[in-house]
Amino acid sequence: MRKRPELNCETCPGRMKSIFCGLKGDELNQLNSNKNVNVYKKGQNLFLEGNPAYGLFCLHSGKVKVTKSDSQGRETIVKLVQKGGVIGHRSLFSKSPYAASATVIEDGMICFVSKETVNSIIQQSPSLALEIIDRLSQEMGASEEKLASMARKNVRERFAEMLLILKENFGKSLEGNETLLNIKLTREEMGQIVGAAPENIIRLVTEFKSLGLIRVEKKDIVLVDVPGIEEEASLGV
Amino acid sequence: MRKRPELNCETCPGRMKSIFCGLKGDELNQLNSNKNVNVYKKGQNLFLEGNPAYGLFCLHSGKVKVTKSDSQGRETIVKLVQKGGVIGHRSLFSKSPYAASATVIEDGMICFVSKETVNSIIQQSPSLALEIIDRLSQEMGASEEKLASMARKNVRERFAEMLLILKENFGKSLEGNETLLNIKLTREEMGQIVGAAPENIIRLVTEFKSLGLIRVEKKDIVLVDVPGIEEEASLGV
DNA sequence: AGCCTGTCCTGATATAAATCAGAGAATTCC
DNA sequence: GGAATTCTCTGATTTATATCAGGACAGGCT
Repeated sequence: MRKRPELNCETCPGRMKSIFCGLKGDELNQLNSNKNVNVYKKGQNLFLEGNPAYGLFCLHSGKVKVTKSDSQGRETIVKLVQKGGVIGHRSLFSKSPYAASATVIEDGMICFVSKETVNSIIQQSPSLALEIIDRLSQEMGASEEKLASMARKNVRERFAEMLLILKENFGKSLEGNETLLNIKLTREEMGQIVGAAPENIIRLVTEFKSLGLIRVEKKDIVLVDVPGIEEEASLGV
Repeated sequence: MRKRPELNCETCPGRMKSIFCGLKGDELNQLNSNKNVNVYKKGQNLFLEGNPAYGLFCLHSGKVKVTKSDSQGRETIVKLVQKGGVIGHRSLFSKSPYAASATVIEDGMICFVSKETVNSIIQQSPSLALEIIDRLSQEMGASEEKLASMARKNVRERFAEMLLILKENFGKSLEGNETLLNIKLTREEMGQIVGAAPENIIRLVTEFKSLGLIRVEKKDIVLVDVPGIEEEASLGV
């Protein structure tokens, strides 16, 4: 039998970037002693669309995609989450069932915190409430931004924009102004992010390569000419 | 000179549906005495994209569209707000400049509440913070829902979906299971909601009419066959 | 009244993107 | 280590949607 993994919120590498960054003392202890750690493998689900929300998930490590699928089975990736990220808070706070599914795309340790624990900590820590409002507002802004892009940009522009957003969240600087996108996605998944068929994404990858905008190493994408990509995304002037 | 309009939050028809629904006593008085009422005419702006956020706007009456426009001048309507709705809270809470513009599309009285007043009330009323979290979470859910629709549905489905969302928010039941959409939008504005060219919307309106799904009376759209529209939107099974 | 201006509508054409079909790589699995 | 599966890529074709161009109608204004 596998040993139960041990993690301490106090030393969690992601916590300072999460909604729990402001916690200390008692509240932090309460979080720490009530969380539940689990090891997840690629392909496993944290929850499925329609499930009731009993709590939220905090990523200590690994990566997770959050997807919605419609009646025809068409899937869309709504967001990607990595260490320090929290999943399921939206449904928890709006007291509604999960409106999307969460699937692990890279192995990692993920903590579960029950609704009761979260509520109890919020009661004691008004600063947490404000922190949550702040985060939700930012997420809301990002979501509206994406919505607008979807509405008026074409696939090519959206693809370029996706590269830049992935850079913000998963970018790792290399030498020579290059940036490695530290997340492995299939062409199909990229298509589910920008709303396009995988064949289309493949052609765009090929084209961006030949334009010298990106490089592909094995499964990884490296951004070579960021200003050029920004131009493709029709940002700035 | 026009007489300054007077409004009382306590009797405001929209308040009970707004984020301020839980306020009473002192907090409500504070809101009431610190708000600023203004009459707005169609076409006026509450604020523009990029402006710093000094407070939030509450609609006593009238309707407002919130739009984003990109570097090429392409506009997108991010949301529509009516009485009881609040605008600008997102930017306020995330301490960032407005990411969109707000324009009046139907005359009304709109109150402005300064950042200081909002923060002061939140301090005294933890329930307001929780209410805000709840609302933001719901808005977030709606936004992700729209995002997913944009990503995988075609214009026809999105148009049908828009009709249903307008029904939720602006629908007025008529006799015989018909629903009047109590909001006047040009075909171009509808296009900016679903992400399509106005010509396309015109054709869809014509087609939906001839399919007996909707009726058009002057500038108003009346939903005749809601289940049929739901089918067009590819909802349910 | 008549003239604008803005909105609505129609048809023709161009183009972006989806879809279909199949062949080679690369992984995963046993 | 080979089989099976999943992923990547390419080309041909179809379809949805944008774009272009022009006309009809309505409401506001002088």
